[in-house]
Amino acid sequence: MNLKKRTHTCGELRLEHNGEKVTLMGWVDRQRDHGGIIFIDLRDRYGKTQIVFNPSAGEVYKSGKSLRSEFVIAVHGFVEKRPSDMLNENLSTGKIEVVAEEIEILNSAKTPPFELDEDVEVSEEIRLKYRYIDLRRSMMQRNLILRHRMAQIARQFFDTHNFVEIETPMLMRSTPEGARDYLVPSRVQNGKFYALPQSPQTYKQLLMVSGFDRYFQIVKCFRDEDLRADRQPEFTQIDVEMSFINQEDIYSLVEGLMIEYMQQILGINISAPIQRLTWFEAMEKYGSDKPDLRFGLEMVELNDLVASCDFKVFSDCVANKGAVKGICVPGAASYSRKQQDLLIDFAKQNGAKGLVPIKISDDDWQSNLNKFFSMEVRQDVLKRMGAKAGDLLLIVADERETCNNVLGGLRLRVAQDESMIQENQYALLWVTDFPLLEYDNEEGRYVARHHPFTSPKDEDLYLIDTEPGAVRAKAYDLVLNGTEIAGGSIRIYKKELQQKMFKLLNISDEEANNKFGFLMDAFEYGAPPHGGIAFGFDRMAMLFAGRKSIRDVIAFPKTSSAMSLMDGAPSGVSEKQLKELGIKLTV
RNA sequence: GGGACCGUGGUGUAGUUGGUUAACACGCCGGCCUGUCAAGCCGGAGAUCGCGGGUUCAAGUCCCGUCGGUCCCGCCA
Repeated sequence: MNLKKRTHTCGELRLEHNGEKVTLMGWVDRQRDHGGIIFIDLRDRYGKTQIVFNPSAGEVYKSGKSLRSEFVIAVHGFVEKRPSDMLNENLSTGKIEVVAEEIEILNSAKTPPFELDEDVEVSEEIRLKYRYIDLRRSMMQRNLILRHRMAQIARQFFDTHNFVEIETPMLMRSTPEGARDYLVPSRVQNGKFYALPQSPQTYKQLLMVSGFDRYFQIVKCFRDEDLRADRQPEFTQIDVEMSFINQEDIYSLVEGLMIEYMQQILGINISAPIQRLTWFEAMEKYGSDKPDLRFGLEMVELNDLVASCDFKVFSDCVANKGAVKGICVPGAASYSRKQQDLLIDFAKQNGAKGLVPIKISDDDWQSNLNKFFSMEVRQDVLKRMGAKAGDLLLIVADERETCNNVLGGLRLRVAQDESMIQENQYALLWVTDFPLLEYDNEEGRYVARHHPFTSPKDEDLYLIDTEPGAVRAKAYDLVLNGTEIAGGSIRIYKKELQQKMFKLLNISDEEANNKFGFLMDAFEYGAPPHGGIAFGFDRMAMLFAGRKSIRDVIAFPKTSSAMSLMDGAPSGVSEKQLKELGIKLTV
């Protein structure tokens, strides 16, 4: 039989098509053989349509009987209104069915290694090995289509705002600083290597020098670092750069895009401006540079109240310039000894010397520590922490940084334990004024917290020689539900400052010249002030899709040991290939 | 580099203090069945328990190593 042309998709037919002759093509999703009548759910990416095979239909009935899961077939037949008590409300095509008159089996299929049912759980290992089958499942189809829509929304948004999408090289030079590069050996230049871009950072700055004052790109980036649920060796950014702007211009542009996303993807109306916290505030209040604001549990400092109390752990800590801070967990005074011990262990594992839990009864602490604190102090603490009867205070006294980190971790943990995070709740915020530098103990030098092209804040410039660690940067992150989804900065655009920055990072003139000479040169030919931001596209898609791993929004991801279980990458290569590249293996 | 959890028919799991035929659900195959839509009923096949070693009279179970998966710390400008 001649293959007829597909006339409709499996998600398309409605009552209005009643009586029409149609040809559908797709995969056999399920077969219900009643001995007499046979039903087939035919599936494609648009939906499912029920196909009916009547025993009276002769040849086609026999064919229908021989169908198995995942066979690819073409069905020719007519659309028929279903009997009124046989409708399927769960199916968009559930008011009709297609009565088969002819079918062609386009391809048979082995029984798939796992069921495609949404509610049948399959290990990720098996899913990844047979990813092409896994991608047939509705969850993955939904996620990839969502991702596609997000890409289209971004393209339209940036195009509307006069941005130009420009592709930058995938083969670039390896640069110091930042993540480990993926290297690509050169055959033509034996012994030399390209690097895959960690981000198109330098290229987009050069495009600013070229006068493309609004650039964006949806682009793959590569970082050879260890993986996480939200980190893959290759991932996608929406990369953005603008000239003649300041932070505020970036904020309002990004807020415009986020409003589009929230509306079009989630159906939620948000309004600008998005809440802001400085990095310092975020660390002090939430113990994180990417705080999850879907719940409270804010950290409260108690230094002044406990400075002169009799509890040495607290008073000594204050005397030694540490921090005594706590969070108040509503209703958690009912925690058992064991539950409290688990929290104490958690705090210790995160580097704290200890954790003091204090239960609150009607009007006072319910703690054997009461004797160390005056009634007045106990009442002041209650008041400051907003504690009431039945609450549990978790107090940490330690070096300020440790204290913040530990309480920040506890905050997240308690929120999970207590189910304080509602699904379908979205909390966006800007974290601004990051420190410019960070001291790296291993390397014994300052390293750029964002990247070496980030501009210091003007008002902190005077500190750059005397107290570089205190200099704040014109750098900002966008945080959604405790996940960093974008980060950027206003860049340095003057050669002198850039040189100074390299010097601070202990990068010699020679190395700076060698590795970044092209950028420094460019700055001498009329570089405009500029800045930008890059979105973690996979992470955003993950959050919007309600998933816990970016693997669920990536068609062909790697495992946590950076392998592709489907095609077996990475793999060995032939001697011939190595020889051409001038490479000798030592492993 | 470090830590935690996991690996048992095709898939997901159970398997007690080590003990004789490794259980269940789904799927698969066959039979019955003309209105199901996660169809139903009956029957059947299918597992050297990731791999290697050790302890033991005896190992899916305990120990060591290894491979693979997941999560976390370090790392990720």
